[in-house]
Amino acid sequence: MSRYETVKEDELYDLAELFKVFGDSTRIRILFALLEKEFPVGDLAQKLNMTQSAVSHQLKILKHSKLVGNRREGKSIIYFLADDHVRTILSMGIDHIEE
Amino acid sequence: MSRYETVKEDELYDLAELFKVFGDSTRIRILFALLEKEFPVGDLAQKLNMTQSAVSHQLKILKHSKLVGNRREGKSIIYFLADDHVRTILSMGIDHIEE
DNA sequence: TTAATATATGAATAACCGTTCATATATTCA
DNA sequence: TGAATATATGAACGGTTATTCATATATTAA
Repeated sequence: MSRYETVKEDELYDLAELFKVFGDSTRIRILFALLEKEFPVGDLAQKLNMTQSAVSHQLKILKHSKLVGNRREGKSIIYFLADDHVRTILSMGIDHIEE
Repeated sequence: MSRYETVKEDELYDLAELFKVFGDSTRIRILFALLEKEFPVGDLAQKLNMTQSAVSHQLKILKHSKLVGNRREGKSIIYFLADDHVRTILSMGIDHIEE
């Protein structure tokens, strides 16, 4: 648990940027898919019924925010959740909307 | 802690909407101000160096998402954080950007 | 009731952002 | 090397949204 009393003004902008990444239904759906298991881009697109391009653009944003990682396997690139932080943040959000 | 395995597709949109509210630096700054103590609108505007109107518009959004509450005290309306959920979500976010 | 103070709100503008489309890059296999 | 497959990327379009400005509403004090 952070001591939010010591958070600096600068960090608040980073924090808003982070939440902004979670604040899109496409990215949330991608994250929830990856909660189940890792996926190559094409499978994600099919599972979410979206174009490969749209998914790829969003994965780039998620990667940049370090919410997902990836690795190449042959022709495919496999995406996965970066760490348990992501799971925790998602869970806190769900707690709020479900209460 | 939620069991995110059981989250339905519908809820994901609500979840994205929730995070979208956190994903704006003005609203984050308001929430952090309220983390310290409750404030009337005018004091918030002064503290954040923003117009009263801009703050009021954002407070409306925060209220609608049940992240803040308010009460009237004479001519002023005092805003405060709704509950500890908000604190937890903010903390999780800080943990992520600080690591 | 009238003036002053505090807050809310609607309309308009400007900036931001997600998707689409076309195309580029990278890997594998023949 | 060339074709096929998988993914990435840049530009453009359309929709969303935060701020500003003007004004409305609500409360208090005279």
